[in-house]
Amino acid sequence: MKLLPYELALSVEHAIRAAQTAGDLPTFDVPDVKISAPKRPEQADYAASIAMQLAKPASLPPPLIAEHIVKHLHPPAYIGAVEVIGGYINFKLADAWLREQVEAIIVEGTDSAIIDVGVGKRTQVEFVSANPTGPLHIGRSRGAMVGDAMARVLAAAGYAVEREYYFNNAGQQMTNLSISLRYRYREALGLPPITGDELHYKGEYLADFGKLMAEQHGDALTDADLQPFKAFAEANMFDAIKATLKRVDIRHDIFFNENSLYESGAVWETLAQLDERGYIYKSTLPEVDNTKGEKDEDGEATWFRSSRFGDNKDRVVVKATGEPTYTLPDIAYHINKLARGFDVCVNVLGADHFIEHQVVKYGLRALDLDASKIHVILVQIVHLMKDGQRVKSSTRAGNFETLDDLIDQTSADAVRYMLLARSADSQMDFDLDLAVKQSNDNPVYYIQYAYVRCAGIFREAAARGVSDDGADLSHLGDAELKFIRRALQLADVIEVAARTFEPHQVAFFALDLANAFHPVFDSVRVLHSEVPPEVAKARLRFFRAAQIVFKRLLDLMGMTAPDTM
RNA sequence: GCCCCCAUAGCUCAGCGGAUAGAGCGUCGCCCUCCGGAGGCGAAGGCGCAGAUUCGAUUUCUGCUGGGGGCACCA
Repeated sequence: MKLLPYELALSVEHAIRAAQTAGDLPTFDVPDVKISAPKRPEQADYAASIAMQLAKPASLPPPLIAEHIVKHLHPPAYIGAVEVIGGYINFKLADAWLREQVEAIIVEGTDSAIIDVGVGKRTQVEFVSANPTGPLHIGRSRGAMVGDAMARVLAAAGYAVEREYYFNNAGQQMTNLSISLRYRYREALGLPPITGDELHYKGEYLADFGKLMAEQHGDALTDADLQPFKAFAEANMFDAIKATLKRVDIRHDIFFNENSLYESGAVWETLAQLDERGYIYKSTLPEVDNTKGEKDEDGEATWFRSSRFGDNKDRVVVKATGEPTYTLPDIAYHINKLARGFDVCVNVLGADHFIEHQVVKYGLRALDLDASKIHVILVQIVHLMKDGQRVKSSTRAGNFETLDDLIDQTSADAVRYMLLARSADSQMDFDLDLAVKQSNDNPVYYIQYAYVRCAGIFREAAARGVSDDGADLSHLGDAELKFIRRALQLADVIEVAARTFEPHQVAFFALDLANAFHPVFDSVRVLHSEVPPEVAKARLRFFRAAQIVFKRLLDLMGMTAPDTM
């Protein structure tokens, strides 16, 4: 598909310069021309409001400027009509060209990238990145859907995309998880907990793991060794997370373990480099601290002078115990990402990680690395509502709704759409009861239904021996062409979604297009007795193109395209 | 106190400086002689407040009000 507005903008800019050369317009710096798509297609398919912007520099009334521009305009071949209305220059797509696009959509199919703005560029999308301490809950799920859709959008824009999952399996949280599992294991055997063991993680899943271990190992693991419990918890938790992700068709290319940054020495190398540039010092308290938080003196820690980059306090990178905080390996990780040569690294994070990501960027800047290549999609928090109350979702307390539960109660497609169809930076209340109740009213079914209806026609057409081979598309009418106009905006939507890192744009476009489709389907009959065979052929061809567009949209959102509902 | 996000229809949300601000759900009318009823047609209903920039502001900026989140030697 082509990015029509860009070509149009260039031709308008060209026309303005030509008008200046010809003396029709005075000389001034030509600004970038913006092409918009008016909401009312009867007005125009595309419009330029540049004449109004130029009223001042040109010292002429906008309609006159518009006329002068049009006089020198050589629009691209797909433009059928150019019209000046008020200060607007309106463009209509040519019907003949639109008919060709029906065939073009079918030829392109659903396999290739839709546009080519990212061809030759590599991107990485890091998302989910949950440590294996529990099942995925709803809060994480939003980032999972956004990240996955972002990856799909970038791929559709022509980028080579790698999906990465960053995790650690070290540290206190995994120890606590292992202890909790040992607790559950002994519980399953009817044994009292080892002195000092507590149930840090209270979720039911660990009780299941404990029972499983009791079945597999009997009482062979009753000595104090924690290692088998850690290994079991990690392996099974990761399997569970991957299985959950698979249900919504999410996969990652690379699972990056924080631990590898220790093994390679990257963590301490990072510290040394920061130190070399004078960004590191040892102290019991930060040198710069503009916050009002409580101050602890836990002995001499190692600090990063993040305040030099505008942070309101310096940050600890190595604790007094000698153990690095999360920040240091995180900086090392991003150095690693940049070293892998991606043109863009997209990082899908929960809003509560905002500060952390800022500090990482300060770290990269301290080392003169290009932090601008890292783009963060900050996904705002999801508040879970149950019985009209906000539920604090906590992995430790075990009182959370898992993504699996949600899928069980609704469907993978419905969950996908619910979490995807809003911009990442708006907070959302997720009313579980309402979600379950309304899952049948989920717009996703309205979108899928457009695809299903096309499939229905082809089934029926095949049964009646009607095919779309050799269709003469001149039989297509205004209703079909109107839909094609709208469908072709998919290219623009992908471009915007990729450029602004906003995959939700696709979700809304899909709904809009379904809205445009159903009335057409209602009025454009194919296999009706009064429809002449050659018209039926052409219309069938049209619906084939429409079906492909819906398939692409559903693919972009990671949703299924069923043949029946 | 500082930082971030948000404020648009009864509800949930779109709206990359432009023409008459859209959709879903809900409400109220109407429509199954058909490939399709998880459908179609129609109605009611809205930009928190005050400034600034601009030919033009729901959109950019500032202040205010209101809501949410974050300010660990946790990850």
